[in-house]
Order: sequence, then C-alpha cells, then structure tokens
Amino acid sequence: MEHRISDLLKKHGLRSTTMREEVLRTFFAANKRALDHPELERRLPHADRITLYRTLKTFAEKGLIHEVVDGGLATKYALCPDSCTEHQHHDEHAHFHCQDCGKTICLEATATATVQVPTGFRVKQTHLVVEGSCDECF
Amino acid sequence: MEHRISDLLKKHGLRSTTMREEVLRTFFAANKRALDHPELERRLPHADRITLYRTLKTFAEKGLIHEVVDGGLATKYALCPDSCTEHQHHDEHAHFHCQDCGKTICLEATATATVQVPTGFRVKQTHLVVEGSCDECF
DNA sequence: AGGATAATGCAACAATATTGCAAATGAAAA
DNA sequence: TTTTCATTTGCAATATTGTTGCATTATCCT
Repeated sequence: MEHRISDLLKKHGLRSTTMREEVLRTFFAANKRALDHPELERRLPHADRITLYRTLKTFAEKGLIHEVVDGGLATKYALCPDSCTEHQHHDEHAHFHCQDCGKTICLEATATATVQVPTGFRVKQTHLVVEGSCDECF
Repeated sequence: MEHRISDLLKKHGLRSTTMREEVLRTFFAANKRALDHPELERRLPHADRITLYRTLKTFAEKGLIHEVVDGGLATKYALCPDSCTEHQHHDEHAHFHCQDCGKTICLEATATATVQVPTGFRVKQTHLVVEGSCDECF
C-alpha cells in the first residue's frame, strides 16, 4: 500500500513526501467522497494549512485529483481515475451533492448529457451535478 | 423601463429601493450573463458591499435571481425566468462557463441529462455546467 | 403626513485563499 | 556514503469572500 502511494506520486512526476503521501492516503480512505479543505484539516490535524493548499493545487495540476463543483463555499476535490495524467483529464462522471449533510460523491455510472450551445461556442467538458438526499439522509 | 423594474420588485413582495433597482437593472443589462460580487461592485461603485450581499440573498430567496455554480471562487447569480417565484423556482436550464475569459451565461435550450444514482439516493434537481470557450475567445 | 416595519450603512469578525521567503527535505550525482 | 541542488515546507503577512449586530434611514400603508 505504501508503495502504491509513493509510486503513484512518482508516476505523476511528483516527489514523495510525508505530506503528500498522507493527503493521498486520506483521499483513498474517503472512498469516492469529495473532500474540502476543512475536512482535510480535521483528518490531518498536524498538517500545515498553506502546504495543504499547495498540495491540492499540485495534485490537481498533475491529474491525481480533480476539483468538484457542488456549490459549497470551500472547493472540494476528489480522486481521479487511474487514467488521468497531467495532460489528459477525463472526469466525465457526474457528482452527487446531498442537500442535507453536504456530502458530495463521484457517481460511477457515466452520465449522458446533451446540450446545445450558441454559434461560435466550443464545448470542452460538461459537468453534471445532481442535488438531492443521500441514503443516510433518507 | 423604470416602471418595469419597480413593478417586478413589488410582484415578488419586495420594497422598491434605489439599491435594489440598480442591482436589478445591472442584471437586465448583463443580458443572460451571470454576475459575481466583484463584477457587481465594479458596475455599482458607490454601492455598499454588505448591502449588496444582502440584496443578492434576498433576490435569490424571492425568485428574482438564481445562484449559478460554475466552479469560480465567488458565487455567481443570474436573472431567473419571469415564471419563478419565491415558492417555485424552475431554473432547469444549463450554464456555459468560458475557461478563457471566465464569463458564465445561461443557455436557453433545455438540456437533457440522465444519470443513475445509487440505491437509496433521491434526486431533487440536476445542474449541467458546460465548460469551453465562448464566441469572443474563439 | 405619521407610524410601523423593512432596508441600509458601518464596524467588527469569520472563513477561504494566495504570495514571499528562509529553512528543511528528497533524489540524484559524485 | 556524502555532497549537491532544486523542490518542498512552514511561517508571516495579506488578500478575497462572506456573515452578524446594531443604530440610522427610507419605504409604504393608512
């Protein structure tokens, strides 16, 4: 497991540090849940806040995690599929945001979305955010 | 025009004040564009920041504008269709977010999105965010 | 016009996020 | 193994975004 973590970092061109390994482990433990800054700080109490910001930014740039838009005030991040790299993100899956507990998870099943954009507009990616109540909130 | 603005406020159960009329005029002038706080402050330089926050919150509660989630740090808002009221929002349209200039607009054409959620999850609403480049950014 | 009620503007504060820089660390070369 | 050097970290300072309390002012109903 430890090997898997540090190998994953190296595979994405990143040095393996204590901070980075712990953040990455936390994301694996979250099991598809998207995590925001306050939650990561709670799970890693000794971690420096600023370093955490920079770690998340770096991870996002290198294709380890992706930003999840769910309307909350703090930015949330979730693990990318293995296939993502620095130059090629494909996070075309939808996200579910629970209006009751605030939890956000990645949905596995691929979403199909068709939308017409005005002339001259070019679509690069679409994000589907599903709002509702999760299984724990009825 | 002035009548239309103040009538619209009254129709939604709001007192007609200078601040509210100016904010509402700004949204009409934006022509489907979603506006965030910094942009509104630039367009209404003499307006008080805090009052502006409260105005936006009130407008959103009364069904005049709706929050637009596009991933930016500051919350964006856009005009609701005429049909929205305090008790009944229907902003099922998609939003387009330009990755180059940051602009966000409401798309008229209704979007169709189907997604499967895990057992026990209940869907109340879906948001479709389309990322790409707008006509002015090629 | 007068009075009840709602909205505003200011101050203070809380939460989220970024930048600069010196010290510590990781990884590769000597 | 030790040296080397760019990268990463941690701290301080600061910027941005958003909220709350309260006295003053404005709106609108009668």
